[in-house]
Amino acid sequence: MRSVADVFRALDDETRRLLLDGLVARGGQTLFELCTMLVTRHGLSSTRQAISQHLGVLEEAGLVVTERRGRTKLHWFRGEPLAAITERWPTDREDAP
Amino acid sequence: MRSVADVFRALDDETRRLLLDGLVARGGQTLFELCTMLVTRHGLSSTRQAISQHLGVLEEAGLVVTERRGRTKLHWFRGEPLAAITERWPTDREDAP
DNA sequence: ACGATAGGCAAGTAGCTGCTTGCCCATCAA
DNA sequence: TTGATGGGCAAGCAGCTACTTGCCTATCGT
Repeated sequence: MRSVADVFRALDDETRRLLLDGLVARGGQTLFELCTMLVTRHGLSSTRQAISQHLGVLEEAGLVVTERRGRTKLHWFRGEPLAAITERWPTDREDAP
Repeated sequence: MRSVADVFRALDDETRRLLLDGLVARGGQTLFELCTMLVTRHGLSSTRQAISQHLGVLEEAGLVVTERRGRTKLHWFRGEPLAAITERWPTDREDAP
């Protein structure tokens, strides 16, 4: 549905945030590449299916776009939905006394 | 603790997002003022304790600062923790083909 | 054709989350 | 002082979420 709530929910998970970091660093990675990245760089040992579900959440939120190429699936970061956050509230506001 | 995860978790709730909206529109509101705002403007009928817990989550994340004044407690929005989000990922990125 | 690789689907489970409920304390007005 | 107002604390419950497990489909190399 790619609503606003989906974006916030997708960001509320450290594994998903690390996946976004990895895709920003290098786009077009496959599921297995992202899995090994999480293991080697961040020490978390999750199942392939867990990561696949995380990527599904990110894709539903519009933060990740994919493309099937043969038997692999490539993933790219997409930052446009983040604008809904950055434009909603000011980042510097201090009315408090 | 005011960690990064707390900020993302605080934002992953529509009621809390509406509370931030209300505090951006007018700072220094009390708990009851925020409760009536949620009811009249957005139609959600939550308990006072529910809203209090939401404000507690926002305060732990550093997105809301408070000050006790007599028997009332005033709340202000604080956008500085949002910088951790806006600076982490680019908002316009399109490597995908 | 055969096996191996890359990924998907669905059900089940443990833990967290939002909400309610009930009771409590502090402050202000009469 | 008494009552009313504004808010806090803690336990309990229902629903969601992340994760695992098991099985399945499709593509590539040989």
